[in-house]
Amino acid sequence: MSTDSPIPRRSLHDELAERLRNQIVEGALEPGAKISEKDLCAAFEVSRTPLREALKVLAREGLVVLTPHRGAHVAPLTVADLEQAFPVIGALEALAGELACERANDGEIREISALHKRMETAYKARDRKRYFRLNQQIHEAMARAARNPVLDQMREMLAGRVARARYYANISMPRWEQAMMEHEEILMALEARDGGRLGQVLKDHLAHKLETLRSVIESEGAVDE
Amino acid sequence: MSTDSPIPRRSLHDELAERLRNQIVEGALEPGAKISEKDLCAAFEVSRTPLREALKVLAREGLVVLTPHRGAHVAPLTVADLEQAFPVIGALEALAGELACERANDGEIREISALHKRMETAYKARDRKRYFRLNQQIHEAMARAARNPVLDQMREMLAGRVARARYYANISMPRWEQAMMEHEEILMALEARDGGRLGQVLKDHLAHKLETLRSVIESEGAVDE
DNA sequence: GTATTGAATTTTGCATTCAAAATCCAAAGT
DNA sequence: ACTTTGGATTTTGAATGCAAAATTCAATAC
Repeated sequence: MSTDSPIPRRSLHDELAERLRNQIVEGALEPGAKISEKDLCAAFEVSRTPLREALKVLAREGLVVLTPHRGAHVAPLTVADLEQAFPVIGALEALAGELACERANDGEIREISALHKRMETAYKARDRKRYFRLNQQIHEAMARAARNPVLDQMREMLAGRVARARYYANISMPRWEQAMMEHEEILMALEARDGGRLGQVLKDHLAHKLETLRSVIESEGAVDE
Repeated sequence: MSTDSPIPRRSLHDELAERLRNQIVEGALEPGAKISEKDLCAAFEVSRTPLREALKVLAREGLVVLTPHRGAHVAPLTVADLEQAFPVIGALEALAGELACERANDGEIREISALHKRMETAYKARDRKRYFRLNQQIHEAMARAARNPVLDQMREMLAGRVARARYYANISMPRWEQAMMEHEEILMALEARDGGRLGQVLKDHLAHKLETLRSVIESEGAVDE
């Protein structure tokens, strides 16, 4: 019997968690904002049960803070959070890079190279939004090439927590140029399948990303605390 | 006003999640086992609502698998899971070690050194249980000394997923001896505050742990798949 | 004897209900 | 005017209720 792809069935809480996650990561729900169960239930036209289930898992992901008897808030994004998360993301990305060097097939490397070229174009056009998207896609493609779903899962979780910060940080030109140069290095190390080097470059790249954010935040004070 | 320690108030789902997590990690609930909502509700004397909330967060942690309309099962622990998780844990522990070298105060290092000595005693007495406990405590103390709660959280999550495997793996003497030697190295690197070296040793240590598990599993077939 | 059907039973997903806690707000006191 | 107080209102946490889906199992067909 041809067992076609399993009919996709999702529970409400799962769907809700995904949508809320997106809204939080994309900044539609601001850090610190109160999450009203009543309002959200009305907005999504669901009852409180599945919504609350979704909130529990988002809390576990660190995107939401639950305070007993006082409801849910979008997790504030403090400088301390960023300082803690970035080194961890760096370590995970470095591992992803190392594994990708071992495991990526040539097609995947070509794909990443293509993304890189498109990102360079976006950089030259000063198209921040497009640059950002492609940047993210490159890191994702590399993580995929590492063929380690557990690694992926951890990376995504932290990346989501931190991605919200980018809306505050309009990267400065010199920083941007540096980031672009680092990406050149990343691509070269990957193409040479030099895992050790790629890992180190990625770690540094993430450390620099943190510095970029930190300087923007400190001058603009756009983040809590 | 003396605002004494905040009165601890916990929601049921939180308490339930913790207890279930312990039961799963400690193997009281076996990998793959069906989780009957009815039975658990009866056992904990709670209604289904908080229990289901707890199951959702455990699912996000990877300890439980939820299948729509078919209930919850303790997540099976496959060799593939271990192979994926261990390198990630290795990367996280390596980072923890590096940070600990920078940030640990002398007291913390002495504490770890003391744990190490006790572990050595347990090793010489061939007390596997005690050895394992102290081993875990050492890794935890080091993670604490790294002063990075985000890192901690990730580490704990993965460690929990994988800790269940130890009940299957009765480490062989030569492997055990090697592990003990590696721990000597770990302690030396930490005392010398040589972050780079400690990171590398920890990474290797975790890789060897995986090999140990893999060989046991392959000979005994104690894990699914 | 084995496989198949389908009705009874159980289990699951979600909505609703209810009690307890927190918040709001207007009246009283300083 | 500003703070305090206490009751009305809202919100939260958890139990219960209900419909839909899955499982079980005995009766039937092969």
